[in-house]
Amino acid sequence: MNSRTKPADLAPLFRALADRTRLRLLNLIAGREVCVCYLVEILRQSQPKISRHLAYLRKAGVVAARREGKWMHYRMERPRDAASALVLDAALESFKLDREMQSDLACLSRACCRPDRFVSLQGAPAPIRFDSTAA
Amino acid sequence: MNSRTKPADLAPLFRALADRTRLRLLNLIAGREVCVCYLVEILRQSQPKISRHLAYLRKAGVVAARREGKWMHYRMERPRDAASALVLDAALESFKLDREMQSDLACLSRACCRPDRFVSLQGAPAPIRFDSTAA
DNA sequence: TGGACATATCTGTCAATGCGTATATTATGA
DNA sequence: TCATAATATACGCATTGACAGATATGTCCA
Repeated sequence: MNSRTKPADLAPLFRALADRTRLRLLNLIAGREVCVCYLVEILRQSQPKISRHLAYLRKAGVVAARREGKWMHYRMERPRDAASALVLDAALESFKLDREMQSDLACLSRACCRPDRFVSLQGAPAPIRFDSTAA
Repeated sequence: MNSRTKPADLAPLFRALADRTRLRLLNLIAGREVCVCYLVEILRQSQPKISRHLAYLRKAGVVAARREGKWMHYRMERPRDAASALVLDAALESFKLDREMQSDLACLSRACCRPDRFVSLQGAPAPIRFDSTAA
């Protein structure tokens, strides 16, 4: 562990990750910046519910948001301390073997290629990849 | 990640780790098998509270218990899937920089050397180290 | 300025969790 | 079998978190 990082109580981070919906959101915004409307569309859950979980993740410092006109873009926020980063990495790693997580990503991929097929995504800004992660 | 392991939803594990008392218990039984009475003594919290948190960790598959007469010994249980193991490792790693966690370990160490100083530990079986971890 | 749209927050309800107290369980030993 | 010790569980209460539904906020555009 990087000795330059300040020690952190991991309990709050674990609380933030202790919900399946929040993990699915993290999976979707790992490696790219995604508009809320995409998250609502992919997870097929109510907009207030998605928004509340995003707010929870934001308060926990795991994600950050950027406004662009009417749209809000969410991206992952790398924790400042090494232990939290390791935990997050382990979570992301586990998603690769998780059928639902991969299905969510595939769905996001389809939505990006053919946004015209999703009524709710007309005119919405497409997710922006940060790296080579499939999206 | 080891491809032989079955994928697991990490949310239940995160819920198990989302409590400071449970993290402190994990810290104390990492690397050795500890009797409940020591945990009650070190954390200075009520016996039912400690027992309840241990039961929570047991149900989450993070610790296992062994009875020896009147005493119950708890030890860590390595998760079968790689992602959970990584998360747990990250948590244990973070404890090394955590003042309270180190203080708890030092306290356990003192209790082991001089159990006679702790009324509640008279006759109690001492923790058993699994490896070179200080105890 | 007044919609319309995207997103956030509030409200009330319900389930889960944490805690202290009391009690049950399991094992030991007389 | 009874008393005692170590630990676990049950109960009642307070807090937190999840949810749906309603409403507020912020932005764009006419």
